[in-house]
Amino acid sequence: MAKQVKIKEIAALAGVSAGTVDRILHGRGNVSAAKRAAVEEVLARVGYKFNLHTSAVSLKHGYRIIITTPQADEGEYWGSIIGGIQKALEEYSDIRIEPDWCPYDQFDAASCQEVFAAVPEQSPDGVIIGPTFEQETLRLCRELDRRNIPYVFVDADIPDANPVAVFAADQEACGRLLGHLVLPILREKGKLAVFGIKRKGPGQASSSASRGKGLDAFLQDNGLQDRTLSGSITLPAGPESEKEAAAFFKSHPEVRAVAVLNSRGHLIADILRRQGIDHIPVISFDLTRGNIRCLGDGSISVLLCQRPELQGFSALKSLISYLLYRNRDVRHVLPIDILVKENLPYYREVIEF
Amino acid sequence: MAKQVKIKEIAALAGVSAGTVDRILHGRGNVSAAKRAAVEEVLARVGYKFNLHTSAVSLKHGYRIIITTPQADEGEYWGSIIGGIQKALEEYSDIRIEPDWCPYDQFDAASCQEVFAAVPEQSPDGVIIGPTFEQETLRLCRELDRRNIPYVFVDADIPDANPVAVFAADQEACGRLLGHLVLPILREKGKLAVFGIKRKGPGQASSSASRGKGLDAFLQDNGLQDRTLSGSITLPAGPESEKEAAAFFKSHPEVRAVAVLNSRGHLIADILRRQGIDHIPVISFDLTRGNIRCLGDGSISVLLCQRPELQGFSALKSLISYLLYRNRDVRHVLPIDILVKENLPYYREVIEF
DNA sequence: CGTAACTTTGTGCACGAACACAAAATTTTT
DNA sequence: AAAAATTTTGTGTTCGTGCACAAAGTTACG
Repeated sequence: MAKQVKIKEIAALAGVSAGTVDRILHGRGNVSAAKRAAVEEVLARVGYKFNLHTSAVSLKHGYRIIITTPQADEGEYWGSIIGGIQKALEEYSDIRIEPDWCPYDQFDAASCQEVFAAVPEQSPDGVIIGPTFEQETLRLCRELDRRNIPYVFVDADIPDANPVAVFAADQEACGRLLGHLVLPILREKGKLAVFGIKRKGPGQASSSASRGKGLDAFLQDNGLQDRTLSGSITLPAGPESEKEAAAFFKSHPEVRAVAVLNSRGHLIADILRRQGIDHIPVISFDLTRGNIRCLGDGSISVLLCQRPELQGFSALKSLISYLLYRNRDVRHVLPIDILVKENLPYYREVIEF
Repeated sequence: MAKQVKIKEIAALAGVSAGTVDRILHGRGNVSAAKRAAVEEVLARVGYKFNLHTSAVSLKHGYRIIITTPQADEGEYWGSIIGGIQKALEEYSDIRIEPDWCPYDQFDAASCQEVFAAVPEQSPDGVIIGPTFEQETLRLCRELDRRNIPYVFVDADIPDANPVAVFAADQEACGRLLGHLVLPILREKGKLAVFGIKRKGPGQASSSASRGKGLDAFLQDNGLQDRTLSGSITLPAGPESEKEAAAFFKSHPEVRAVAVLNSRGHLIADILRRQGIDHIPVISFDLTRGNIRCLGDGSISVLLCQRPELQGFSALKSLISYLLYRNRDVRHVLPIDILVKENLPYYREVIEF
């Protein structure tokens, strides 16, 4: 345990006052080159480390943070991300943070554009972005860059943006992992029905598209290309989609497994159960309420999850760290958890720090 | 965001001074019944919540904490637990904590007894215990209880002890999960070779024994009892063990999968590879250096892991929380992660908060 | 050269909780 | 009933950091 050096000691070592050190640490300017050099030399030498918590005590003003993600419902994927953010808000409740939630419709680019346009106008101190539409997000980021407002991505990364931090899983790796899991089944014979690939529309960054890409690549590597069948159902789920699915499985008896590349595996699983088809394993994504139920009753056999609470928690933590100390936190790739019936219960009580 | 109530406000509401509130919150005594009642009424009403970090600023003395676990080597299971504790020490470096590491030999009850006997003698402020020997641990706990020294368990729970918190995975569930994973293979035909069950010696709480129990129960539930074969090799691994294993697999060609119930799966995997046997999947436990290598090169197909860093991290955090605020943190059952080649890389960069 | 305007630097108080110590209230002893 | 001892209560200082403000130093300009 190296003894922590305090600001006063640094000031003494550099022959300046604590105020000057403070100005340098926070980039408040108005410091002569000579003293800056002296202090920075000492700083580098002793390896000064801020303490997030003690600073917070004396922090006068609060921070206004905008969180803009797709509409988040409890028990759904985005709801978990928001949950993680709220946990972090609680943990760091000594820092006065005023969160402002700005949800947009993830299926409507116009809604996204509208919401995003309003974000910089409020000139917040920081933004957490759950990106869905690449172009719209990029436009927002440009504007935030221009105004020097820091932002963090959750769930997905957007190329050419300059976020303070990113917390997301590798979606292509998710696809490869899915491939790995169905490999023993496909090796024998039969086909894999793949649901939920969104055609990557103009400027839309779809995680299910990336998953599909990873899956295809994996199957190709294992000489199992052209062993997939693309299925789809109409949303919202109703008698219509039920009929579609029934027809699909009737006309494709060679299907030995089903992959649902988004979090709507429970819809397919329910349809399959109602159709009396219970021998085809279903793999899907995310620990949502519906999927939890299906994993528990066996109608979904595997869920791949990407720690949404952790994403949200870390995102806010990173943003705070930047606001206080200008720490950039690079890109973090979160683990992909494999959940089956036997280990499901222990993922419910998620412990964050 | 409910506004946080401060001690001064509580004092004002109850018509006393801040000092009195402080005395009640910390149980320092010397408070009249009348004022105590008044303050506690207010306390309950406004739901005062300590803030770990702000208190730490003004904390005068440090805490001496003993960490006693099996000998921990980096890259091994117990090393990860210690790593988590160190991370927490860093995160809470504003609280002056003096850790004292007291490792014992996990294969030698006498060593454990000796080390444990010395622990209470040092009258530490708190203890983190990695229990292996049930009787020895229980004796230590009794003594700590008598002296009012709080303790936390990592890795395993011990019945009849009164820890402030427990962070461990459900080992029987691990066994059931393992059963679930080999089920498709066993369903067809063949047998499962099980390595690493320690006969539960007198007073020894062995996690591999619990895993074996869970595995047997699961197989029984699925009508696959008597489909396991018990194997063993001499430790430390050498030419001797190599010969044993070779003989074992030669005489049991019906083996279709191998389960290693402790973290030494890499030993078996290496032997199998050297023997030219590469069609039998190996499942083992824990993200150790050797196992990481084997999972990467495919000689181990699945690893089950129980978040050792998180255990260590949480353990210290809980202990701090108790020392400062007398918060008990009950029992936490951590998730069991399923790792295969495709999601392995993302578990290396573990993010704790 | 003198003064205004600006830049640089230091000082001091605030934050919220812990704890030492002094003051006040109560109980015990003489 | 007064003095002493003890318990109860309040006040003030401390921790490390942020930030406002004042003091000192520097530059600009008539």
